[in-house]
Amino acid sequence: MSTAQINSYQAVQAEIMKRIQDREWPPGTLIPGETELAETFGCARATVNRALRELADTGILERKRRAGTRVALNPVRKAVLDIPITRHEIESRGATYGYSLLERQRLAPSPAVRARLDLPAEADMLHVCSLHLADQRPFQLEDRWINIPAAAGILEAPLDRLSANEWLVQEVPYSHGRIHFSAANAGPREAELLETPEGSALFIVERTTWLGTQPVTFVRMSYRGDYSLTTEL
Amino acid sequence: MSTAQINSYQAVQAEIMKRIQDREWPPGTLIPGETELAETFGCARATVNRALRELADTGILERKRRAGTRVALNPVRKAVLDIPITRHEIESRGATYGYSLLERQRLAPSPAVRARLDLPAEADMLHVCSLHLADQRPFQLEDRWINIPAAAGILEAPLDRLSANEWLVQEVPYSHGRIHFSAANAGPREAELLETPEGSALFIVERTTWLGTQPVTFVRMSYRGDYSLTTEL
DNA sequence: AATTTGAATATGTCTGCACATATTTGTCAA
DNA sequence: TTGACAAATATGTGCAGACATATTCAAATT
Repeated sequence: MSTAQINSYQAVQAEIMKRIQDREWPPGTLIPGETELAETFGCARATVNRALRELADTGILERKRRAGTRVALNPVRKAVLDIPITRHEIESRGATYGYSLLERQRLAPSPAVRARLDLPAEADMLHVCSLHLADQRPFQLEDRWINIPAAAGILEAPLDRLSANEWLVQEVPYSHGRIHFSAANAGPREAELLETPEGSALFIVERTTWLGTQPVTFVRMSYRGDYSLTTEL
Repeated sequence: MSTAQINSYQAVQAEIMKRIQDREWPPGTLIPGETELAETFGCARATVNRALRELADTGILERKRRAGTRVALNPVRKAVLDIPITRHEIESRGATYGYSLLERQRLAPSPAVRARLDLPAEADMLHVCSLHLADQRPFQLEDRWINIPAAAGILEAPLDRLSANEWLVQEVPYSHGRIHFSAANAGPREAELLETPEGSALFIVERTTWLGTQPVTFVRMSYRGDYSLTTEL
């Protein structure tokens, strides 16, 4: 059986996936080398390389130099999660966005925040709490700490009109960050603000970002229990 | 100022990131074309292309043919989430893995499951409930529905020893899937099994997978409230 | 003024080649 | 048997050149 001319990396990917799904190459199989595949598909090795590299990125294949490429035995599939600005998330659901600033205070970090950001007790920070609304209903409660020296201009930002989320994204770059997803029971304050019964389950997203070694911001975003984050894989 | 010879795509990425972080290229900036960058960096266009393409994949840049490449104004950053097998997740935390099968029953799908998988009421499914333990303590409650025609051999699988999770990953390929993350309050049964108070917040992951148009499985995984999912960006 | 058409252009991708690098495997010596 | 070292090899990456394709912009037409 000879394979028809396959000359795009997507076509190569599709063919590889087909062979895996048909169990022609079951998990653990060592598949032919790039050179050989390029020959059988009638395309350049670079094309095969890109196809295989991307499949390896998603966790479907495992590649090692000299050892070759094999179908992942215990695939650690990688899902790509979009992290949009809250306003965009709300608008993309077809709802009208609302925002209200609840608190804005310059103060020293709480111990929990200090530990997360690895900052001294006397750090100069801005604590901002705000509520994001979708169609006038509470959608997300945002509790944010901003490292003032790392976010020049934040003290002048019009946080009563624009969420810190949006201001930071446009004004303060970051090099890397970490996100934690978890669940928690609503406390009295959260319950009231999110208009949900006290004790009801909230979906929690905590994000910390740095610019180099300098922490920029830590934010805890609480969503009502009916929220759900979705991704494809 | 002339840039030193930059001749690896990672070096190009680093240089681009540096210029963005230094606000030399603030959000919204239209950056030079690939040809020009290749010239200034003293490398091939293909190298610049790969660097820019990957940065666009993570949401830092936005590219459009003919229009050029610009620094994302409202970056929808993309975080890559690892989806490991539960056993591996537990073991990678340094805990010993335990597993117990709670229920295994061949029956027609519940309405909720039927709606999710778009299956007829008389579909032939296997319902499996099991508990994953970390160091003898409940870690995850797995409630799974398997579409028997799509998972040949599942009826013979030794689900008392091996979790359906692991068996499926090795035996039944899938082409795509969807994951939902949310939070929910523990019901009486969940609370008892997870050894957590009734009503406490649980972290919920629901995953559906297909092979082509045929649904393969739907799982609802409940984690105790102290669980947290982490990703870097 | 509005619409269609067409040229210009930046990215998208493929090719064929070369060399780099990690890792395995085999060989030889202690 | 064990350990050190060298060759073999599959992937990783770079380069120059070419053509494909989407999109913009401007000119020509209605």
